Amino acid sequence: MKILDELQRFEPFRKLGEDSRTLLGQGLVGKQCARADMALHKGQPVSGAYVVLSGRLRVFSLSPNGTEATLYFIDPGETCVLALNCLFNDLLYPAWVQAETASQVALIPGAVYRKLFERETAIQNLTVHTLSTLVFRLMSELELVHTSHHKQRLANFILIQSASDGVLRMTQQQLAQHLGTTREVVARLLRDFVAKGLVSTCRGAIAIRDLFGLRRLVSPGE
Amino acid sequence: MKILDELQRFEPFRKLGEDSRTLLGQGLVGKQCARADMALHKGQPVSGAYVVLSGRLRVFSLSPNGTEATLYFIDPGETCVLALNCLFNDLLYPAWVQAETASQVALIPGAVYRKLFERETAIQNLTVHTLSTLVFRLMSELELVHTSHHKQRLANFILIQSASDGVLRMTQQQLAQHLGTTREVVARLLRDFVAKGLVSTCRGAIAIRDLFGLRRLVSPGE
DNA sequence: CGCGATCTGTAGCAAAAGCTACACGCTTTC
DNA sequence: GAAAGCGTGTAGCTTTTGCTACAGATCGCG
Repeated sequence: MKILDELQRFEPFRKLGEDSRTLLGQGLVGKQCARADMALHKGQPVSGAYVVLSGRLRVFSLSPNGTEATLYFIDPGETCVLALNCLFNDLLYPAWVQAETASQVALIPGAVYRKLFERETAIQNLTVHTLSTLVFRLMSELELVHTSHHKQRLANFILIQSASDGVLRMTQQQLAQHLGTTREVVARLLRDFVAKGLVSTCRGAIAIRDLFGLRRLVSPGE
Repeated sequence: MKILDELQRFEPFRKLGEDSRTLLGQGLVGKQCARADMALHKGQPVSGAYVVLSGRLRVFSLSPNGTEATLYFIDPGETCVLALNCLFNDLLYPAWVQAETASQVALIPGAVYRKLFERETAIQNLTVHTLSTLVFRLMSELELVHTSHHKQRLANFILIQSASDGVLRMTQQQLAQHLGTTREVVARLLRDFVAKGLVSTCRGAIAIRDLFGLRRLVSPGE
């Protein structure tokens, strides 16, 4: 029951009808993921819809030689749409999912979710909205990947992912994984950035020194 | 009215209720695209849902230096989901769309589509299914892009896009555009393929000579 | 304090990809 | 049948990226 309460902190699950709520309450399963736990493996059949309650999941692909690359993140209140996708089309999960930080996840069994989708406008909207958002993120990522060099992608990543104090707390190894490249490349690029006074680096973190300089790197035209 | 008939060749639009049909009939607009016509520009506000009746649309991104890269194709009976996406979230269109061959497209105005979505289960399913499919395609593409070299991507593209007779009728320039690279790179790779007896080339076309050899290139493990 | 583990900084070499330039052949067009 | 346009084949050079290797810095822990 506690998990149902957690889930109802989020908008779409508050508007459900009484019987839908009961249905949801019966099937719902909670799942705790420690940092770096693998939540879903590639090729695994998907058993339901995943809603992140707290923490953060990372969806990534893995190439034969071992390089990872982040496709996108799932933050609290968001649903793992890839799972949704597989759910509606009976596909195997096409990527890997790992907990970035310790996370709590609610698992709605496939059959239950499908029923909810048929009945509840809120769930239909949630589904469409989640899918749309993912499409948009994937498009942007795909565009970034082939219109820009690692230099630009790195600058962009630092700008987008850094905390509000302008500091990105992440090791170079992790950075490399997100960008789908190697630590050496990241170190090389960061050396340039430091030389130009754009950022400063220390163990486990990167601090932005020249915000606008970085932005110019990302979009040279403006 | 003729366009409505065309549209109803496709499953989801046959199951509509009487009033939905009327609503659809009133707003529907037909659009002819000649080969190489630009159907949608990047940044353009989206005025409705696009359903391809005949021909083929190509969705691609364009980088500052002029290189194109195909994101995915839209074949007859399919809907341009990106447009859907923008429609539901009030976004500007994030890519370019061009007619690969002469195409006929039905344009369902945004307001009409939203109403249909609220009422008709068939349209809800269509929407979710279309979005799901796109997500899947984008994921695959994204995975391909950063797990494989141009050599593998080219081999893959030839395998997937060639006609049933094993011939891909496309210039090297076009190939390069789809892969997001330059003609010279494509020519260089094809030279290797020809040397290994995998394909043969002639003006405007590439013929597969060794199907399994090509497949081994794409997925070396199997 | 010492030790192992982790993270960063650098260097050098090899492979991949991009860019420029040009020769040649086939089509279309005037 | 000459000229222009398009498509292919090739070469050489530069930049970017990937891989291997190693040195030094920092951290946590017993």
